[in-house]
Parts: sequence; structure tokens; C-alpha cells
Amino acid sequence: MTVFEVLADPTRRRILELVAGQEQPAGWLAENFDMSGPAVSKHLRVLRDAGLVSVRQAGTQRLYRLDPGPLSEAEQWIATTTATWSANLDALEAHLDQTNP
Amino acid sequence: MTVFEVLADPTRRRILELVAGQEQPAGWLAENFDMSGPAVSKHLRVLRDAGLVSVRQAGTQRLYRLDPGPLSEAEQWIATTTATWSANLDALEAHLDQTNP
DNA sequence: ACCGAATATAACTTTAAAGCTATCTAACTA
DNA sequence: TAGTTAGATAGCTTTAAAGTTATATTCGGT
Repeated sequence: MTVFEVLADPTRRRILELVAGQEQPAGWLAENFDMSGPAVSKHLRVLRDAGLVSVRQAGTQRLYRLDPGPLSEAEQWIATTTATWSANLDALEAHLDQTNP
Repeated sequence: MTVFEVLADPTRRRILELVAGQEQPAGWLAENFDMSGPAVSKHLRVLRDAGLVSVRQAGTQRLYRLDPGPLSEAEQWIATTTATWSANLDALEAHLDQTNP
């Protein structure tokens, strides 16, 4: 599953927001959503497999925290694509300046 | 459909790359993919609805170009989330520096 | 060793996205 | 104005993601 596919789901984006500030136990995360525990657990699984979160066992609970690596991968794609766009925009403007002084 | 949902599909991401540099006709875009024309047309529809591309009629063909607005929206979400993460990382390091001089 | 709490996995159902073929629309061209 | 080309829409099928309940696992406490 690619980063963008993982980010497509709003529940998963919200989870990432919740664990960005500090690590949080799975149970507490689940409380934030209007769905069953297993459903949230499955989302956590997807996030783990994609490397977007990491887990740490603390007694009986599992603490999740953000792992920003894959996020910057996505950010890069956006930045590159946008850069290509503005490069071309600049070229166009330069051309207009030249032909229409 | 949210920006991230739209970006989840690899065909759509590739289309955005193809129209980032300069506007391109729908037919030429379709040639770049191993799928039917209508399938590509549907992706273009999704991209239009999301405001990620705009179209211009040129004779018999339709020229698509990137519209970067919604992209920066997605970029912002990533940036904010990452920022929250590093803010906390900084706080943690400061704490460690303080307790472990 | 046993029990309860926290979380994960299994098996299943429902829904929607993505593809296909066939058909329609719009614009240029003879 | 009839034909041709470019592209979009309609209707349909298949696949996979996301949810559900039930069951399994793992750890700490008694």
C-alpha cells in the first residue's frame, strides 16, 4: 500500500494527528472514533505496515507514535510536481515578457 | 472526494505529473496508460471535480493542465503534522538535555 | 496457575471504486 | 450536411477496502 493510499482514509489521517504530538495507547485512540475497536486496530495495522507509525509495548498496552519518514516521501512528490508546474509558469511569463516587452 | 483520496490512485498521480509541465490533450494522456480511453477519461473527470486540473477546449481536443491549489492543501496537512512531531521531538530533547546535562 | 484487561486477528458482509464495452455529443472537414 | 475524429457518459462487472461480531493472544496481578 502506497503512502497516498494510506493517507486517503480520514480515520487514518486523524490517527496520525493524534499520535504526532506524543505516543498514545491503542485503546485511547479507539475512543476517539465512532467505530469498533477492531476497526481502529486494523487501521493501526495498515499504518504500521506502511511505516507511518511505530509501536512500543508498555505493560499491557501498546503505545503508538508517528514515524514521519514516509510522510516526507509524499510531501516530496507534491513539492516536485508543484515545482514542475511553477517552473513552466515562469518560463511562460519569461516568454511573454520577451515577446511583449 | 478529498485531495488525498484523489491522489491515492497511481494513474491519477501520473496524469498530474504529465500535465504539470505543460497542458496536454486527453488523447495523448490516454496513450500513456495501458487501459481504455474511457477509463482515463473517468480519471480526468475525478481530477477536474477535485479542482486538480483545468481544461481548455482547443478545436476538437481538450487540453488539460495542472491546477496546484488543492495540492498545497495536502502539502499543508503533511507539513503541519510533521511539524507537530518535530516540535515534540525538540521538547523531548530539551528535556533530556536538562535532566542529563 | 488463573483471571481480567488491552489489543490483535479471523471470518464474513456491504459498498464503492476502477475497469470494460457500447453509445452519445461536439467540432472540424470535405 | 454527412462523415470523421476527439472525448465524455452510461450501464455493467469485478475487486478490494472498511466495517461488523466472534475468537485468539499476551501481559500483569492475585
